[in-house]
Amino acid sequence: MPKNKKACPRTLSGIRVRFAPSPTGFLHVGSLRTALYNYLFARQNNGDFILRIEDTDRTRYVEGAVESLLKILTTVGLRWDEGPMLDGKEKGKFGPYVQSERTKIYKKHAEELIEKGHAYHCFCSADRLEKLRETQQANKLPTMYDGLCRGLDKSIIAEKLKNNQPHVIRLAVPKEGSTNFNDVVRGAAAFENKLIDDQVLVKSDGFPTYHLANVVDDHLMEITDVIRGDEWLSSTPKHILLYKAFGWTPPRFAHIPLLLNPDKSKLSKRQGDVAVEDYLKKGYLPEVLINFVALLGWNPGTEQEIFSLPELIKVFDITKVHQAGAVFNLEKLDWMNCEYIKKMPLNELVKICQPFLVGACLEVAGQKLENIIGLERERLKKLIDFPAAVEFFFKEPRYDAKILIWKKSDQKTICSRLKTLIKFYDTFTWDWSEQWIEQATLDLIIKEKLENGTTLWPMRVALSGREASPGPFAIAEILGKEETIKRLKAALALLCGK
RNA sequence: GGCCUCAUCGUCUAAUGGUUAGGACACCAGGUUUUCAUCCUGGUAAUCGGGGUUCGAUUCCCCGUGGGGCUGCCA
Repeated sequence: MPKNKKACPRTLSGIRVRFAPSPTGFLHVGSLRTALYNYLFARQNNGDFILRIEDTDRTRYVEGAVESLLKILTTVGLRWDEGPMLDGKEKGKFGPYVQSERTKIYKKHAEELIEKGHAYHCFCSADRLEKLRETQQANKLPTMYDGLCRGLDKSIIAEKLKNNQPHVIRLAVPKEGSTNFNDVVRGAAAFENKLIDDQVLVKSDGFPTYHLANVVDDHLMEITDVIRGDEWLSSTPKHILLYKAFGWTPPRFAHIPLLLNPDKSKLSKRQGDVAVEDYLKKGYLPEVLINFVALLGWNPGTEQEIFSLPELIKVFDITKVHQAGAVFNLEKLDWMNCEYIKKMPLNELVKICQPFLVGACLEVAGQKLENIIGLERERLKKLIDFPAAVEFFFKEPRYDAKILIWKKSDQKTICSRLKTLIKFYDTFTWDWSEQWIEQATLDLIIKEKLENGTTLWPMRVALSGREASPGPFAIAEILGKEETIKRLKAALALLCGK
C-alpha cells in the first residue's frame, strides 16, 4: 500500500466509468481486465459503464474489430449501459460513442484552446522533429518539442494556414511548476511541468490524438473515474493540464498494473496468445477468463479463488489493486478452467462442448454423449481437448499392439486373458451395465485366479486404444456388448494374430 | 539518454514493527486406482543488496541493484 493513498472516494450514485478500446484487431486479455475492473466498479456503485470506441488512428483501423469486440464483451457477461450496441444502434444520450464520428467536437475544442492561448499551431516537419530528438538524446537531454512554433506571430500563422501548410495543434504546457494528482492505486504522483512535452492534440490529418479526444469525451460524457492501464500513468499530467486549460474538473484516476509475459515484459503476442478470442476458441470458459483475470493484481484478502461475476461485484475493491505487474500464468488458468469443468452441471458442460465436437465431426447428441463427457471431464483442461479424448467412443481405435501388454506380463498371458474375456462376454446374460459388468468380471477374475492387472489393463486398452483412459467397465457399457466384444477380438487378432 | 514507477517461494499472492513468513498453481514423494485423471496425505521453495531509525525491520526512511512503463502527428 502506498502511503498517501487516497481514501476510497466512493459515492453511492453518479459514478460513471468507461472502457475505451481501439479497434485495432483483437481484444487483449489485459484490456479484458481493464474492462472488468471498470465494470465491477460501476456495478458495485450502481453507476454506469460506458463503452466508447477510440478509432482516431485511421491507419491502424481493422475492419470488423468493433463487432468482434462487442461480441466478446457480451460473451463474457460485461454488459455496458451506453455506447454502440450489437444491433448496430447506439444507446445513451452522450453519443456518438465512436470517436471518428465526433471530429467536429474535437475541432471546436481545439480552437477554444487556441483562443485561450493554451494551444498553438505547429508547422514543424517530421524531419526536423526527428533530428531534434536525435540531438537531444545525444546530449542526454529529455526528448521533447523545443517550442519553435510556440511564439509564432499571428500574421505568419494566418498566412501559413491560408497556404494550406501542413500543421498540427500542440498543447502549450506551462514552463513552471508541477502537475500533481492522487491516483487511487498509485497514490500521490508529481511531474515537473518543464519535463512535460507540448503534446500534439490535433494531427495534420485533422483527427485528434488520444490525449485530446479522450479528455474531451471523458468530460462531455461525465466520466467520474478513469480506470486504465498503467501505461497511461506518465501521460496523465498532460491530461490534467488539458482539463485545467478547459477549466474542467478532472476525474479520479486509477492506473492498474500491467499484465506481463513470463519474462516480465508487457504481455505481448510474441510470447503466446493475448487475444481473448484465442482463449475462447480453445475452450477456456468465459467465466474462467473473468475469474482468472480479476485475480491478477487484486485479491479479496481471503483464501477464496473461485468467483462468479456477481460475487466479484460484491467483493472487488479498486483501492486494493496492486501496484506491481502480474505475469499471466497459463498453468494456473488451466487449473481454474479444470475446476469449472469438473464442477459445472453435466448437461451444461455437454452443451458448451457441442461446438467443439461438431467441429471434429463426432456424433453429437443424446444420453450417450452425456455419459461420455461425464467420463472424460476430470481428465481435461479445456474444451478443445474433448474431441481427441472422446474420439474412440465413436471410432474404432488404432493403436500399437505392444500397449496391450500389462507391465511385465507377456504376450501369451495377455492373449489368454483376452480369449477368456471374449468367451465370457459372449455368454454374458446380466444387464449390460457398468455395475453388472464390473461385478461379474471381478468375480470371474477371482474364480479363474486371474489378476486385475493382466485382465483389466488389456481390456481397457482394447476398448479405448489408449494407455490413459476411463475404466474398462464404464467404456464397455457405453460401447455396448457387441462393440465391446468386437474390439476385444480386434485386440486379440492384433496381438496374437488370430 | 530523460521522466515515471515497481520489488515476499518459479508464478499468482497473504501477513506483521516481534509469526515456525500463510494460501493457491506448478513441482516432488506417498496413499487410493487395472492406467491416466480425480481424490487424500506429506514435502521442496520467498521477504533483491547495503545503510539508517528502532530493544527489535521482511514491514518505516535513504541509497544502490534489478525489472517495467512512457519518451510517436499509436492508443
